[in-house]
Amino acid sequence: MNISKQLINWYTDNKRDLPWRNTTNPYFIWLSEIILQQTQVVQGRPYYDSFTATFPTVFDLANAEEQEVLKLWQGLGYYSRARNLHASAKYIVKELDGKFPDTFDQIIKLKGVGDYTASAIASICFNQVTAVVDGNVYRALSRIYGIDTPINTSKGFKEFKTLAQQLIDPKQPATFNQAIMEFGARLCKPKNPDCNSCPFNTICVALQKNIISDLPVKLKTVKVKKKYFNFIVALSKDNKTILEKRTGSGIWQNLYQFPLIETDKSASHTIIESQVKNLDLFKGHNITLSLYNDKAIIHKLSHQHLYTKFWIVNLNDDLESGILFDEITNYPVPILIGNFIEKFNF
DNA sequence: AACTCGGGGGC
DNA sequence: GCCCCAGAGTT
Repeated sequence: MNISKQLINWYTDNKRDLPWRNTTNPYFIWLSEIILQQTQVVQGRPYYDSFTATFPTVFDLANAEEQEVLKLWQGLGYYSRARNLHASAKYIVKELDGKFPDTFDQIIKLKGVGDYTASAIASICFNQVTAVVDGNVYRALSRIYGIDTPINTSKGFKEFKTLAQQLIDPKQPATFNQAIMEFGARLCKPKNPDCNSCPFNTICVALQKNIISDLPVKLKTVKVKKKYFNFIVALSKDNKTILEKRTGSGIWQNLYQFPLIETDKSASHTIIESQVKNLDLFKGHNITLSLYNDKAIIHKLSHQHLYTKFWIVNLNDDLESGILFDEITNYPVPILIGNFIEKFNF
């Protein structure tokens, strides 16, 4: 039996019952694929449920405000996915009359959709023979075939894409694609793969050579930068605080945060106090500054470690601008801010 | 080709 | 502490 058939057989016996596996509606499949980019099923699943419930059709998503979409995305990370999702929904409604594109070449034109996602949608929804290459595929194929080409190079991508395209069952591309991914996620795991029950344990090159833990090969990890964030939490007599929208490039684009003072090292009370008093926000107000968390919260992102302190600014009067405490949960915020808001309990 | 973009979980 | 996750966009 060939590898494709064996993968599909394994999948038939071992697949999880997941909500997006009970539909071929391209809108739902698209939602699931965007949500699952760089995201494990257990983390993404509740977001899939809330998005399909809140936006049952592409028209509902297109008609929403971006802030509402970001709020629903809050906590999932990689927020450009949510912004691109929303922009593409508008494009589908306005330019395509609400009809989802039905070929790989048209699907990949959507913002936020690359080779992987276009291949997944084209195969699952439209039966196109387009092989997916994701982290699971890299891992499974690199081990079974003993391929040590680095996966995060264009050469590596082409090599694995070509191999996957050769393996895919042209009669059931959707099942094959989901089978190889499920196989990578559940059996051929990064750590402690279940080789004992693997259907390929007699042919797996990596297993025979005892180099399972060396594959797949990935080139150099990026080094992590430290940043020092000081968030200024204003508290006014009329129960208001200040949130600002993050603009420009960088992390958390279009999400909200307390006014931020970034320093090049851990800042003292004196330093922050002098900078806070210079903020236009507090001109003409008497303020009292106090530190909320003496020990910095270390918020770890893939490429940054954020050493974070929250500073409380008590005002002895009202704020003309600012938002009411009761409205604070309407705003999409990074989980770092969200955790503070929850704990502070405005 | 290298860098940027989140947050959670396994070990 | 390091690596990975149903990757894509920008430089």
